[in-house]
This record gives sequence, C-alpha cells and structure tokens, in this order.
Amino acid sequence: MSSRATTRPGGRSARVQQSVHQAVRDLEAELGRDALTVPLIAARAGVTPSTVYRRWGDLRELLSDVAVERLRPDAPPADHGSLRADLEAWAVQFAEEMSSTAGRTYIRDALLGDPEQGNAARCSDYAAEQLKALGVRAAGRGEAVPDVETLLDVVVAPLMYRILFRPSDLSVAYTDHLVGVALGRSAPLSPR
Amino acid sequence: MSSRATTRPGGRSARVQQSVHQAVRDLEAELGRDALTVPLIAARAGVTPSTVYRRWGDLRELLSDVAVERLRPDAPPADHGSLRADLEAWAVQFAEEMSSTAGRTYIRDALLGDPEQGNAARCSDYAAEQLKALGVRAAGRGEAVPDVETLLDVVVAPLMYRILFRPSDLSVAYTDHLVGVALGRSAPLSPR
DNA sequence: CAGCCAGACGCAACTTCTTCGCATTAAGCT
DNA sequence: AGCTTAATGCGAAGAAGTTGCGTCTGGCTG
Repeated sequence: MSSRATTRPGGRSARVQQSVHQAVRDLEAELGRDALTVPLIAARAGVTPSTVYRRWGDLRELLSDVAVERLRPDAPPADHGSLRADLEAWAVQFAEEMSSTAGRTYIRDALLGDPEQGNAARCSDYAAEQLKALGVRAAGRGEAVPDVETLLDVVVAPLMYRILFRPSDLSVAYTDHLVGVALGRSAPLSPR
Repeated sequence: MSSRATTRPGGRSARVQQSVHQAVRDLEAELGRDALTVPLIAARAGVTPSTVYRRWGDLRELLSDVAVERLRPDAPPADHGSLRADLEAWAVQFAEEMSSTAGRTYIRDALLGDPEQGNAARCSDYAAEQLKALGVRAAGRGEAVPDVETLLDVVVAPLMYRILFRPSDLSVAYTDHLVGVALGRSAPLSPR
C-alpha cells in the first residue's frame, strides 16, 4: 500500500517503486509540484496509472512517501566541538531547510499522508535521531545534556510551529534564542 | 479567489459563499471528508461546479477556507479565577479539540491553502488572541503574566507539534506539564 | 428613478483523471 | 522445474476538472 511492507524487496515491486519515486522527483524539478498528476508520473516511470493507484491509493499518499524520503537527513550532524555550537548549527540548518519553499512543501506533503502509516511520525523521528546523536557526542565530552524530549519541545516544536503557521517570524536570532533556552542560559522570555 | 475580498457582502456572491460553505459542512458530516468533491458540493449548494472552481480555484482552497472558519474560537476563554487554572483549562481544551480526528483534519486543510493568503497564520492568530485575553484578565488580577510569544513557544507549539507529528504522545499530563513550564513552576525537563 | 457597467453565475462541451475487471507476467517456494 | 501468490498491464466506463460564452444580478451614475 506504500513504501512500507514491500514484500519482495529485490523484485519487480521494488523496481516499480523506485522508478515511480524517481519520476516524481524528476517531474517535480521540471514542472513544479502543482503540475504533478498520476498519469504523468506513471508515464515517466514506465508503468500504467492503475499501478500507481493500486500501490499508493492516490497522489497525496505517493507525494507523502516521496516527501518523507527527502526529509531524511543524509548525514550525522556536524561536530563543532561543543553541544551549544553543535545545537546552534543544527537548529539553524534545520530551520533554513524546512522553511524554504521546497522544505515547507515537503513537510506539508508528508503531513498529508495517512497518519496511520506514520509518515509524519517519521519526520519527528529523523529530528530526534539527529538530536540524540548530538547528545551522545556531548555526553562523551562530559557535557550535561538535555534529553531529546526537551529539545523537541523547546527547539524543534517552536521552529516547526513558525515554519508552518508563521513563516514570516522566523530568524536566526530566534533560533539561537531557542537553543539558549534549551541549554538553560536564557529565560524563555528573553528578547527575540 | 477566496472568502476574503468579497466585494458585495449583501449580494448574491455572499449567498453563494454561504451556501457552499454550508454544503461542505453538511456533506463532511454525512459522508466524511474524503468523499467530498467539487461537483458534489456544488450540487448540494445549488450552484454549478464551475462557480466553485472560479471562486476558490480548487477543492483544497475551499476546504482550507472552511477549515479555518471552524478553527475560529467561538467564545473567549473561560474564567477559572487564576492564570494557572485558566491556562490549563484552555490548553487542555485546545489539545483535545485539535487532536481529534476532525481537528487534525481541519488543521491540515488549513495548512493546505495558499500560504500567501494567510489561512495558516490565522490559526495562530486565533490562539494568540485567546492567550492575550487570558493574560489581560490575569494582569487585571495583579498576576505576573508571561507574554504571548512565550506562551506560543512553550505551550502551543509543543502541543501542535505533537498533534501533527506525534499524535500518540499527547496527554493531559503532558499539557499540564507545559503549562507548568510556562508559568515557571517546573523545569522544561521535568517528568512527562 | 431609469439605464449602464462590471462582475458573478449557469450552461454545455471538452479534457483529464479515476476506477474496475480480466488477462498476463514475475517472484518466491517446494 | 513446476506451482502458487501477488503485482502489473490493458482497456473501457464513469466521474471529476476545465473552459468559453451568454445571461443575469447588483451597484452606480446621471
């Protein structure tokens, strides 16, 4: 029904999924997201539309699948020598990527998928994994580390809220402020 | 192009918009959100599909408009005698309403509209208004009041993050915890 | 108050998308 | 190698989305 539960990983199903996903990425780059249709994607992928409808149900689910893949971080967070520096760098990059036109589109597409299939949850898991990696590294240095839940509440959630609901009120200064709050070096109500 | 900028408030346009919105609400209750189509809505509203397409562009924009209207609070927040009680009650109700299947759908639909038209920003404004009303009332009692930005960061954003990305990790205990953090009575990393 | 103008609507034809049954093919298993 | 299961291709039928054109409503001017 989706990219999950591919019963035959090495077989034709896998190839079809791969070529369809690739077709989505290609066509999105060429024509823009709003021009995508199932028949168009299917033709580019070399399959029939009915195959896409059977496997993904509708365009939303397909785009949701592809969007989540794009939101997956491709590398562990960079090491800047201290938790504060690592967190700031990660948060700023996160905010920049997610608040771009493309980033917001991916997030919205990911949220559109069936909640039961967990595409949205996967987005959060990606951020949590990155934060956990930062924390483990900092703990190795002997630094005190807030737990991941706290970082999600204090840094990620406010960033995502602004990205989705108040895109004009996002800035590097605000991001740094959130990191400061998370590390206990400034009050939640300090200047923004 | 949308519910905004209705040039002739008392005229036919207004009646059409009203009947279309009502048709969306009725059909959504009867058939479920996924069964909605423009022709169906238009038939129920007594207009032709082309009218809907011309005024709203597509189904997404129409649903976005209707969703935002539903998210508008219908009354000022209840008065429970103290800021803490008011905030807790408001936050719990907010979380309950928004995390319901219908609530999540409304939020997702609202996010789907054209970002330039500010349907998403309006959602945030509604919450900000309610929080501001709470704050003004508490200040009238002589209580110290966190500013609205802080409450959005500490209470609303984490709630919304869980509603959208981690619906299974939302609880009244968590909501109360967030309110405690906002009022400075517990650390961000206390038990959840 | 009568007539004019701009904008919105209805109608209808057309295009595209979506769904469905059935035949075919590929993958996994013994 | 042969068999079973499941996914894909194909094509037709139905539904939805799109567009141009004529009509009508409502507001405005003289």
